[in-house]
Amino acid sequence: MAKELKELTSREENYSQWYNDLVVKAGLAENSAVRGCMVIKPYGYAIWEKMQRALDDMFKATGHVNAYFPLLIPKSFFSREASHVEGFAKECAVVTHYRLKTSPDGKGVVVDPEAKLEEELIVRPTSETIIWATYKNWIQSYRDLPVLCNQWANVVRWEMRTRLFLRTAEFLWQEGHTAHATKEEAIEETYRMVGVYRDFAEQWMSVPVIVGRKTDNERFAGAEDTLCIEALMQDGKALQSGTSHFLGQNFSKAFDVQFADREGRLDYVWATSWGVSTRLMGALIMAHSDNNGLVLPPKLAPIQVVMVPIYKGEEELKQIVEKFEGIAAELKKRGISVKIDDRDNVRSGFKFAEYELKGVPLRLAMGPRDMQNGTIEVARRDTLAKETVSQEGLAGLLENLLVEIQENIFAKAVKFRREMTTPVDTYDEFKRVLDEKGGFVLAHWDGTGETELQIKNETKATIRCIPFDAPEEEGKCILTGKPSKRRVIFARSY
RNA sequence: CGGGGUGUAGCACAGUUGGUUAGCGCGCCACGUUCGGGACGUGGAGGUCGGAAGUUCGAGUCUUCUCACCCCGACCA
Repeated sequence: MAKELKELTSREENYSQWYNDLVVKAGLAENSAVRGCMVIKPYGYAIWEKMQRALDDMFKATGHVNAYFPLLIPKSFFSREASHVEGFAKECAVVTHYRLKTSPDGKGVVVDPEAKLEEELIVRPTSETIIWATYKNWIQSYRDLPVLCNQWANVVRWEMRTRLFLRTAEFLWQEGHTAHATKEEAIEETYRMVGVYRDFAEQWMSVPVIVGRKTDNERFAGAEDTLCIEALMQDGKALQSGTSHFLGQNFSKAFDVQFADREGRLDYVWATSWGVSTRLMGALIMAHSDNNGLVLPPKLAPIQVVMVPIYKGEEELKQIVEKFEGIAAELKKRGISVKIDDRDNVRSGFKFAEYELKGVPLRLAMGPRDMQNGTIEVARRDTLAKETVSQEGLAGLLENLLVEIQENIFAKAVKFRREMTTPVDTYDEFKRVLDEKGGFVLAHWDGTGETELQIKNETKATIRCIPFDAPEEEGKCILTGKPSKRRVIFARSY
């Protein structure tokens, strides 16, 4: 039945509100009764499933396999790797008891104090510890290496402030955890996987990303090196969209995972971990949407082509829907997902607005006029352009249009990022650009954590990454004036 | 966890200095008229006013406590 559609908050007026409205009204997700957790609705989940499938194929193509590890991790596991403890000591959900009983007053249930666990269990905030405890049993010899596992799972981090998709207490993700015989091989894997993420973001999501290395301050707790992809949202804030960590021998040492090499010598294995989460949904939404609603890249759109009949009376509807079914069959043969909307309780104008809100890339409309002329109206979501075309050769035209839309929204995002990337040479200019324009700011930095922190405290901007493709360039740190060899990317971020 | 705000039907809200049977719009259901960009008419269903305690002859309204959510910070993918 017809859903209520209301005007979205304007993007310019209140970006957070607009984003929140959009997520809820487009039917992607909503807040749940559980603090900080969200319900992902079928339409949102369909997009996530498409992302999962594409990523999973890419992981398989790079030699990885899927596995699954426990949700609950003994507390002591977190004490093993010192720097990891620092990063994850806080904000975790902790299981302390294993039984409920009927409340003494007869109303509802209470935790049975008798059922206190001897050792608390932590709901995984990430799985390095449980996985390395497991790998210890899997790895004895160089012949057991490499181990290239990925896990699709949910994790929980008790975040203070949550936002749909961007930061929820529980979120879905994949985490790859690999073990290697040599440092070189592990480093190579770290780079390979950040490359996979870049390809996925750019080719599937149409979101251009900067690939680079995190600074010491921003690095993952327990990693020697953190590589990342950083995307720019339309409000000028950055979003860390994926990370790939070189873990060195930190976890193998903490969990005592040694292997015998060809000569029989024992050594600790080298590790990586990498992940992307449902946060990518947030990136997708914020990168392309406009005040009419979502704009989905065709490759991830659950419905790629929607067909809306324009009719008077049942007989006319029947004729148009029949015609639609013929077109739909042809599109499906080409692997295009189609929906025919023959609801008769809402009018066509309502449907147009609804599918725009949901970001369906192509919309077809056909009425009596078209039936007579052998034409059909094609509307594209990215440009909102409408065109009446012949029904002849329609399938081919649409197939090409889908490709064009995928490329066009990528090009649009690239253009936006180019315009929102500003090189600056002084601290005053740096602060002015952040306040007045936002976006990525390219500036020289002396390479110290203290400088980075001071800039963060004074401006709320952090170094998103040291880009791989940054050219060598002599310069002076914007804060301290000390020499610098290349510019790094600063931005305010989510 | 600090500061601010909001809780009344599925959604968005009104509800006067406390005063009968708690209201409007959208949505929903039925019927009819409509249908090339968010239709209209008539009729109908739907509420322990976030929860608990208190003040009072009487609480949606006042007091206290509590819970949830939203916005802005600090923390984070």
